[in-house]
Amino acid sequence: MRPRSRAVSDEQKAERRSTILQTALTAFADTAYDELTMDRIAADAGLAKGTLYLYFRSKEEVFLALCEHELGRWFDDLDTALQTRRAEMSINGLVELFAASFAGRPRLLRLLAILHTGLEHNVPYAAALGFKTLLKSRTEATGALLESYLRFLEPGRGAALLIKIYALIIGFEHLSEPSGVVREVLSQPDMELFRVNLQPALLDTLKILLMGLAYEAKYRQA
Amino acid sequence: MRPRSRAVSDEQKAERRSTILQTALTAFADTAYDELTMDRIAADAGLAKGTLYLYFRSKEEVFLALCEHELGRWFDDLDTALQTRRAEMSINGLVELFAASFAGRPRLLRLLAILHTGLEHNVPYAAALGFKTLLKSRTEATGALLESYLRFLEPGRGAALLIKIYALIIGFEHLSEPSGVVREVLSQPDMELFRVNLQPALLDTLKILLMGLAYEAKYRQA
Amino acid sequence: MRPRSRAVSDEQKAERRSTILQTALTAFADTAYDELTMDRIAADAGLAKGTLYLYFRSKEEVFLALCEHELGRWFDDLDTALQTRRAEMSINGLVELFAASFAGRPRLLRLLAILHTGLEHNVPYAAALGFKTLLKSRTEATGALLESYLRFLEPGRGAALLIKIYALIIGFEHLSEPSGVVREVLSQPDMELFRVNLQPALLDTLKILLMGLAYEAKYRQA
Amino acid sequence: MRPRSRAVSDEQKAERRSTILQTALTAFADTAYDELTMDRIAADAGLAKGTLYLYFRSKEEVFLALCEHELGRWFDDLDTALQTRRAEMSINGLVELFAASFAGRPRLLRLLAILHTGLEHNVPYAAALGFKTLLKSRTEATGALLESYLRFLEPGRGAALLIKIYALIIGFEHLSEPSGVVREVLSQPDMELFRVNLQPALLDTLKILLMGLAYEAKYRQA
DNA sequence: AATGAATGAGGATTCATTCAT
DNA sequence: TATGAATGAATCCTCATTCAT
Repeated sequence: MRPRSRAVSDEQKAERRSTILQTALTAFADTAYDELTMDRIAADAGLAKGTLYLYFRSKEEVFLALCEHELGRWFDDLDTALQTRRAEMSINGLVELFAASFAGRPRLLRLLAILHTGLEHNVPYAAALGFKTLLKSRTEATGALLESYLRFLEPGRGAALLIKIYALIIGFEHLSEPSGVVREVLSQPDMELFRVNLQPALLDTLKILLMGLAYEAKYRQA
Repeated sequence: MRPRSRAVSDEQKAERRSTILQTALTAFADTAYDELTMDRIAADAGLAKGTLYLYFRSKEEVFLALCEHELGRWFDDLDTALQTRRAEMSINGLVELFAASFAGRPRLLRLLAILHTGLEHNVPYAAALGFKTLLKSRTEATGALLESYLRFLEPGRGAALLIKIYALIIGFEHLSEPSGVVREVLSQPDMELFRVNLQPALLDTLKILLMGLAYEAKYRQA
Repeated sequence: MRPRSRAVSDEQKAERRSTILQTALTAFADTAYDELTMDRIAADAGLAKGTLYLYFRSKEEVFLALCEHELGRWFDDLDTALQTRRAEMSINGLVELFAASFAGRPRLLRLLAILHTGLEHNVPYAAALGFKTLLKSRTEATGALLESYLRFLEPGRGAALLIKIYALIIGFEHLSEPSGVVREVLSQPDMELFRVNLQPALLDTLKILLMGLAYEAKYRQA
Repeated sequence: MRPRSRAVSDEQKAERRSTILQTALTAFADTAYDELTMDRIAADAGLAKGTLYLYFRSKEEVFLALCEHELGRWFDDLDTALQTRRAEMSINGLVELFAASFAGRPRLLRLLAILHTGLEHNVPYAAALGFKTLLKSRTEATGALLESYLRFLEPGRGAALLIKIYALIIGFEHLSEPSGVVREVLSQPDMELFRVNLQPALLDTLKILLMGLAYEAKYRQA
């Protein structure tokens, strides 16, 4: 292969990095993380495998960066949607807002589900620190926004709520993506109990959680 | 290696199977699933590798059986504890009851966290069906028990509650077990937000969930 | 499994041995030698695996005995057919006679094709000696018969002719049983050259061989 | 292991591929196909095992390529020898020509003997197709050459003759390479019948075959 | 004699990562 | 910077055979 034009300026380099991430995201749509090879990503991106390692130090770092990026977009959407609101929100309103933020982001939800078992291994300290630092600041910022719209949410509990939502995403994502034989088993009529539909399950539980928080607040006051 | 005494009777065979599971469980305590080899389990159990395959058809089947077994014991405890109660339970009472049931079962929680990504692959249909069938019947039975102690839980919602709890277990298990560098990162003072302690996090969220359900029931009546 | 009735008398033992061979032969009809396990044979025969080893010392010995048996029946047929003839035979007559002897014996031909690579390994000296001794006496006897019907076959050349026929069987058997992808490749229209039909190919070549021998004899006389 | 110098140009890569094949051929001289491991070939070639898989997709593909290569050289020799001739050839002349072509190629003959049972498995369709296509074109070309030198060979029968020769090679190769105990058995004085010497047996039968074809042609004319 | 539980050797293959060019 | 050839660790599973019961 003829070497691709060189990315010299920082801007060009950022663009190339971005290309790699976009390629990985696209490939991830139809291939599980474990089945997705660096070879495939390089080929899809029209780059040599070695080039990937100029921009990322490991496969995990690629997907961690991808996760970071997609999380960033998710927070952007969420923050924008929240800031559009004028006054206090109802629980239902918030749930709908979350519903909208999840829609069209199946790959983000899948990335979160493997984040702790797959992506946070084999990355340098700096990368992990960067990721967590960013995640923290955005979680806190959005958490604070939530607090301002939900009266029952005491100061500092917005971020904690988001952590709970992470857990729910991971959990329901696992439950909703059975693989191989299990899919077959679950297709039996009497296995309806285990047929989990990600979005409804997630949103239903989120709503209950919010109601619980509201109740708790009221209860505490009394 | 000198052949171990033969398991001839059904009882002896059940015992040997049990030995293998116990060995796997013990080894799993200090080694991640991926790092745990069939070689290791065989050696620990004082058996030849081939013998393992006489009792289980694959590594996954070993751990699926283990999961099944541990889940069974968990349900046993839970059912016993519930049946001991006379009358209606408070939310706090139930949370404590769950707390007691989780205590001393860190490996079950870890097994559940990898159940869907690791264990349900490479297993024959029959094994998967058996597992799910058992899990279903116990989930429904314990779900029904829950319904009888929690006034706000409508008929049929007990099992659904347990599904939510599975999701919470999986999610918080992932959040609470950072690995390698991430552990280091999270040990920084300002990373407190992400330092998740499994039991408290799980129980706290469970309590909120239960309150939400209670609130929802009251709300619906009104 | 309840132990099968014991074979005590020599006759009973011979019968059991025969059962095993018949079972192996039947199983061999639809399964390649390598894919055929001792487990399968034992199960099909309604015996325990260990019992097989009371009658044969190895898998190879089972199939060597099977080959011996089937060869015996083939020689029986051949000899009978030859002895029925009164006078000298034509080449075509002999070819037809061979054709009849091969018909209904696809498994014998397949056994011969793996005899040297598979069956003659891992057998005790005595078994190999017995097999070869029997094969020799029958080859020589039938060879002699052939000599008496084919004028052009000089004394001692009948057995040599049979050896050539063994070689042809092995060779064409290999050519006629492509496996997997190759079968696909050969199904292409332009690959007709390699589509070998065992019986016709074998008999055609045999006829030419006999003509060559006849020609050689005539030529030598002149 | 220190990485071997890199094969960058196509020429260098072809050379490395060639090195691997040569190494395999050399190792094959003293080790049976089944006993020959990829580990051994890699070590002998001074390469990492993974490197082998850069050039061939499986062990079978290595040996199929080897077979293709050796067959190519054999056809080259045969064609050259044939084209050197001016006029019609005698049967004896042709047999000698074949004798010369086989001499020094014991490994090709052994490869042919395992081609159908061993090498044509586990190979991608394209590889099998390529092999068969090449073999077909060379078989037809050399077949046509044979037709031009052997008056009695009707058009189109040259390739068919070569197919018969393949069968003979496979068959006699098997007969001539007894293994283990059988070799011992055959070393007994009275087992002379089964002591097959590859070259003489092959050439003798080939000669008879050619005479048969000649006879058949003459017979048909009359 | 019959059983069947236990043994354990044995090898191809993938793919993230490196580094010479 | 870009390339892509080279590396090599790492592990599951089968199945003929044995031998205690």
